[in-house]
Amino acid sequence: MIITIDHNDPKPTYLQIVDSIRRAIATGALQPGDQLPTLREAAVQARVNRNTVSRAYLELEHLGVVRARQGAGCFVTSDGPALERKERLKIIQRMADELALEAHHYQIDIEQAIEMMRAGAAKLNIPRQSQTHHPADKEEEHV
Amino acid sequence: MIITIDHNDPKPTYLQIVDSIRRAIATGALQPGDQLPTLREAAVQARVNRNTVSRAYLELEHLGVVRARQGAGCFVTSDGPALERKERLKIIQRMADELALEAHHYQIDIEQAIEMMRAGAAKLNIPRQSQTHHPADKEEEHV
DNA sequence: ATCATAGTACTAGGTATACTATGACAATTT
DNA sequence: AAATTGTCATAGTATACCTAGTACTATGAT
Repeated sequence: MIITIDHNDPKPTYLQIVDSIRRAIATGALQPGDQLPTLREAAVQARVNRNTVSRAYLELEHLGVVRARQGAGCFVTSDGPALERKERLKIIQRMADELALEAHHYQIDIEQAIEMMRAGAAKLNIPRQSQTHHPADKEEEHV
Repeated sequence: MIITIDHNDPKPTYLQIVDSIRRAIATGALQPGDQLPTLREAAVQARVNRNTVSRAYLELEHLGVVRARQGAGCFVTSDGPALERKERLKIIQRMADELALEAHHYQIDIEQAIEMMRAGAAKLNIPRQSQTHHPADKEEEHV
């Protein structure tokens, strides 16, 4: 169950799928070379349209974290992001600024916000507790 | 020139206006009791439609940082946010998680991202001298 | 009381995004 | 060859954003 959708979250469905996959990669649940769920599989599992998953995978491909091969499937790539470090830093700085502003506005101490960020990072760094491979995947037949 | 719009920024115009005002308040350029630019003034100055400014001011009112009085104008309120601390923490945690994930993905060290956040906070607290006293707060002596 | 100024309310139209729903197609695997 | 994969195209619905304009109501100074 890699992909989870929260219909209350205002964030677009396809971006939630993107985040799901990226989290799975960050935590090691998905490793370089692994195949993602197929479009149709994922669509059924997440109860969304094929195209929505397709949109998400396309986004992931643009991010450079997966590679889709027609007829074969969609696979996690090994190499990192393609952007210049300077560009990446700019993106992070922007997010950091916004977080600082928001924290200030909500009267949350900056150090506390930093602690929360450390916690957020810690959630990602439980790399691959085990390679639990479930053979019981074939619960659906095609319609 | 309190309000600045970046037409290249994908963020909605009205939210950019909201951020502009909130930054002005955070830095002290706008103080409690101060009047905001009128709808028509701001619309001309920012070269947007009145309704867009109105939308922004409405948002700010919902946030509780300004109070609009018909016929008189829109004024900065003194009191802080209306949300429960627990709710505010949840929002910040969500943003912190996302920032952590993004930093991880872009291979930016978490400590460096934290430094950027401190920098973001510093930008808010620099350009002002005291005179601002909030009622009922305690831990507010960060230099 | 009047009048200019402030915000408010409403309708309408254009553009863009998000998502669903199909159907057809192309490349790969078996 | 057949099945499975991603890809593409089109159409339709819904929603958000922004502009434009018109009319209204409350405020405060004269």
